[in-house]
Amino acid sequence: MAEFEREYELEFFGERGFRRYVCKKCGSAFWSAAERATCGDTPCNEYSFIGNPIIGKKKRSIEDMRETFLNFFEKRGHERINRYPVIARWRTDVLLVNASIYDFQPHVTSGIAEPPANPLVISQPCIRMNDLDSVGLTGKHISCFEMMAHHAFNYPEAEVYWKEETVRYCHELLTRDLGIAEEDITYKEHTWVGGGNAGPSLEVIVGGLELATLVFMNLVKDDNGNVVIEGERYSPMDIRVVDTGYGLERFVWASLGTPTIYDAIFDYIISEIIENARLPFNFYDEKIRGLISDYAKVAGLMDVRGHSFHDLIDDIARRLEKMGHKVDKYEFLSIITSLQKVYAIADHTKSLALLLSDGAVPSNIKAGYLARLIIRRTLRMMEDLKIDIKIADLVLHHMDRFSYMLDMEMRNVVKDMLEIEEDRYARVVEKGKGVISSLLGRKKSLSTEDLIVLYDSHGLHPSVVKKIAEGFGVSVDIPRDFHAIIAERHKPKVKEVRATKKYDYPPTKLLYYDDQKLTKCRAKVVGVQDGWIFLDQTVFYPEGGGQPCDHGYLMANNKKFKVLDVQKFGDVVGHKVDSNGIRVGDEVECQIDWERRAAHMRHHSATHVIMGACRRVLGNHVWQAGSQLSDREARLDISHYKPISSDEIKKIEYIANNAVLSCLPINAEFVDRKIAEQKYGFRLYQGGVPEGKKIRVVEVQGFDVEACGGTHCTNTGEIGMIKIVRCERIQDGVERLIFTAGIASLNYVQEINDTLEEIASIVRVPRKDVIKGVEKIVNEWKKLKKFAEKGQIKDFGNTVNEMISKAKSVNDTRIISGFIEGGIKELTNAAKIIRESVKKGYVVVIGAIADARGYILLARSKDVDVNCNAVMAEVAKKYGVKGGGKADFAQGMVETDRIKEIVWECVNIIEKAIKMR
RNA sequence: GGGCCCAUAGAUCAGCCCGGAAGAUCGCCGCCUUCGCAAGGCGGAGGGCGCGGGUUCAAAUCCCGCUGGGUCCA
Repeated sequence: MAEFEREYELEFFGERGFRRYVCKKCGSAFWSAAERATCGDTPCNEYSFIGNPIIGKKKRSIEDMRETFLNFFEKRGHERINRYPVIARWRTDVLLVNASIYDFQPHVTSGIAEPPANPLVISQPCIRMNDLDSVGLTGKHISCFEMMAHHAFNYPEAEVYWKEETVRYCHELLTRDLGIAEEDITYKEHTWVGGGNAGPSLEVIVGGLELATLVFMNLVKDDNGNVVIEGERYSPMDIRVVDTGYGLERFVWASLGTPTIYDAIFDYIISEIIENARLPFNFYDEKIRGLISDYAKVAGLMDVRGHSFHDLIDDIARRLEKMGHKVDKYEFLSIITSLQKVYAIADHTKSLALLLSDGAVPSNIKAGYLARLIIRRTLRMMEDLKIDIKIADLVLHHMDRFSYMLDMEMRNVVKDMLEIEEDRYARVVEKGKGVISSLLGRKKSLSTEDLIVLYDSHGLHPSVVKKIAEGFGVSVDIPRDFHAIIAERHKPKVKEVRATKKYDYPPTKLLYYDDQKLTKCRAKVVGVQDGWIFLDQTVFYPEGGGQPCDHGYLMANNKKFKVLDVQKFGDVVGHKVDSNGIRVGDEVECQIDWERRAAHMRHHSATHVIMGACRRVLGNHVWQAGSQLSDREARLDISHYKPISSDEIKKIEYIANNAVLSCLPINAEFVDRKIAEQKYGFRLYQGGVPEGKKIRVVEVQGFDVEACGGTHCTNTGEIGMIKIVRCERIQDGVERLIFTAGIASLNYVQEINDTLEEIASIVRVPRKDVIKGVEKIVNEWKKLKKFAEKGQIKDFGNTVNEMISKAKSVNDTRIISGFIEGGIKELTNAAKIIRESVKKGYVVVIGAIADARGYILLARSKDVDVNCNAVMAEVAKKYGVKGGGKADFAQGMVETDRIKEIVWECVNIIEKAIKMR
C-alpha cells in the first residue's frame, strides 16, 4: 500500500516530534513521540493500565466520561446530536447499529440527505453480536457499548475539516483533558474497509488498549477504480467523511484500571448477579481478584477465535504459573467458566435493556430474532449459575441505571416480553425433554444428526441436550464445529436484485401534493416509451407506500384513454393506458376515478389512525412492519409480542373511531428532514425512511405523525367508521390487522348482516336466536350420529345374535359366520358387537353386500390361533378378493356376487385349521 | 425471506417409519370403602385423529395443497 503511506504524513506529527516506526512483532507502521519497538497494541504489548490507570486526573464514571467527550467537541464547534435507536430501522442492509456512522448511512454518506449537523458529536449506543463467544472471557469484549464520535462531512464545495484537525482534536482531548502522557500514545496506521467504503485510518492506542479509531473515509467501491484494497477496486468519493469512534466503556476502564472492562462498567449489576448465583468460589476473595487481574492481562493477548477453548485455557494457565500463581487446571477452568457467565450475563442483559426498550420484539425474524437469541443464551447461563431471579429483574436494573437515555414508558412492556420469553423457553425445554426421552427410548446414544435436528427443529441447544441426556445416564459428544454444520445447512440463497428502470424526463410535477382532492388537470405529454406515457404534471397517484395507483382516463385528441396503471420511476411518473394514440407534445386532460381514490385516502388515513390507537393500547414497541391498502380493505402489520386479544381489538377500534368522531385535522406537508426528526423523532419512519432533504410529514393532529407519501383525508371525520375485520399472526412477533374504512366498512357490515340472515333462515330461527339454534342443531347432530351407530348395533344385534347362536363349535372354538347389509363400516361395527358379547374363543367371518360389491371381514379373539390374514390371502388368490390384514383381523372387497361362496370357503379353511391342532 | 418439526379425548402425549377394530396417563362423573376427607378398588362418559384433495379393498398412518403452532438460519 505504498500510495497509502503518504496519507499519514501529517503536519501535526512533525510539530509534535512524532516519528514513524514499524512494529517488530506485527509489522504494522505506527507513529509515536517516544522511540518504541512495538506498536503498543495487544498482542504485541500487554495491558499496562490494569491496577495502574493511564487516564490521569481522576476516576471517571460513564456519565462523566461521556459528558467530557461531548463537551470537548461541543466547545470546538460541533453540534451535539441525540443518540439514534440501536435498531437500524432506516436501513435495509443491517439490523442493528454497529457504529456511530451507521446513523448516517446510506442517505448522508451518499449525499442524498444533509447531515443533522456538520460537524457533529454524538455518543451512539451500538450492539455487536459477532463476538458473543468472547464476551466475558477476554476481559474486553462487550456486546453493547457506546461509540463516542465526532463526524465531519466534507463536500467538494464545502470542506469542514479533515485529517490534521481530527488528529489534533484527538490528541488534545487525550493529553490535556484526560491527562494521558504523550509518550504513551501511539497512532497505528491501518487501511480501513467497510460497507462498500474505504480509507486510511489511525488506531489510537494507549497502554495496550485501542481507545479510538480515526477513519478518513474517502474511497468508494468501484469496479473501474484504480485503488486496490484487499482485492477490491475503489475510486475517490465526492463526499469525504471523518468517521471517528471512541469507545466510551474502554475510556472508563482505562480510567479505573479494573481487571476487566466488566468490573469497570457493570459493578452495579455484577453484585446483584453474584448475590443470587451459586458460585464455586468467592468472587470478592483477594486471591481470586489477583488471579482475575493477571488472567485479564493475559487473556487480553488471546484471540479466542480459531482456538479450542481448552488449548487456550492450557496456555493461559501456563502463563499464570509463570506469574507466580499456583493453578489447578480444573479449579481454574471452573472459576473462569463461571466468571465468564457472570460477566456475560451482565453484558447481555444490558444489550437486552437497549434492544427491548428501543422496541425490538422477540421473534423468529430480524432484530427480534437476535433479541431472542440473546435472551436464550442468557437464560442458559443463568441456569448454569443457578441464579434464582428473573431475567427481567436484571434487564430492568440496567434500564433504571440508564433511565436518562431509555424510553422508560417501555418498562412494563419489557418486563412482560421477557416473562413471556422465559416461559416460552421453559416450554421449549420441557417439550424437548419429551423428545429426547423418546429418542433415547429407541436408541442408546445421540448422534450429531440427532443434535442437529434437536437444535434446528426443536430449539434445543446441544449444551441443553447434553444436560438433559445426562439425566438419563447418556453422555453426549458435541462436535466442536457444531455451529458451522448448522450454518452449512442454512447456506444463504443468492437473491437477484432487479434494477428499476430509469427514464430520462424532467421530474413530473405531482399535483396531488398541492391539493390532495384535485381530480383533474391538463398536462402536456413529454414522453412515450415502453408503453408508458410521461406528462409534465399529473393528478394520478402512482403506486407506492402501500397505496395502489389511481385509475381514471386521459383525454387526448378528443379520445378517451383508460388509465390502467401508474408507476413512479425515480421522480418521473409513467401512465399506462388501454390503447395507443397519444403522442409526445399532445395536450391531455387527466381525470381520476375519484371513488377509488377516495377509498384509498380513507383507508390510508385509517391506517395512521389505527397505528396511533395500537400504540396507545399495546405500547411503544408497536411499529409498522408493513402495510397494504386497496379500495375494499387495508391491512397493517405491527410488531407485537403476544396475540392481540379481542378486548384489545375492541379498545383499538374504540379509540380509532373516537379519533374519527373528533374530526381531527390531518396535515400533510414537506418538512426539512432535520427539523422533522428533531420535532418528532424516529417514530416518523414507520414505513421505512424516505430519501431526500425534505420529507413529507403526515400528522393526525395530536394523535399520530408519520413520514408518508400517500394521499390523505384532510380531517379524520372523512374516514368514516373504521372496523377491524380480523387479526392474524403472520410471523412470530408480527400481528396483522385487517380493517375497513368508510363505504368499505358499510359493505362489510352489510355482508355480515346478509350472512346472519341467511343462517337464520336456514336454521329456521329468528336472528336473535341464531347461536342457540345452531348450537341445538350441532348437539342434535352429535346425538343422532351416536344414536345411528347404536341403532345399527341394535339392528344387526338380531342378526348378530342369530349368528352367535348358530355358531359352529369346533374344539371349543366357536366359528361365527353370517351376512349383513352394508359395507366395511357396517362389517366393522358388527365385529365390534361380537367382540363385546363373546369376548373369547371365537372366530368370525362375515360377508356384506353393497353397491353390487361384496365385502368380507375375518376376525378372532386373541386366544384363538387362526391367522386371519393367511385365510384372506387364500381366498384372495382363488376368488380375486382384494384385501388383507393382520393375524387377528382382516378385511377385503371383491367385485363379484360370490360373497356367500367366499364366506363358506373361509369357514371351511378355518375349521380345518382348528382341527389340525 | 428461506429451511426443518409438530397438530389424535378437557390436559399431556403414544400410535405414523412398516396402512388393517382409536389407545395410555391425569382430570371428570357414578358406585364401593369412610363419621367426613385424602388414598384405594370397580365402573362410566368423553374423538370432526387441524382442514381439503389424492392413492388404496382399507388412511390417524402414504402423497399433494392449505391453516394454525414451534424452531433454526440470514
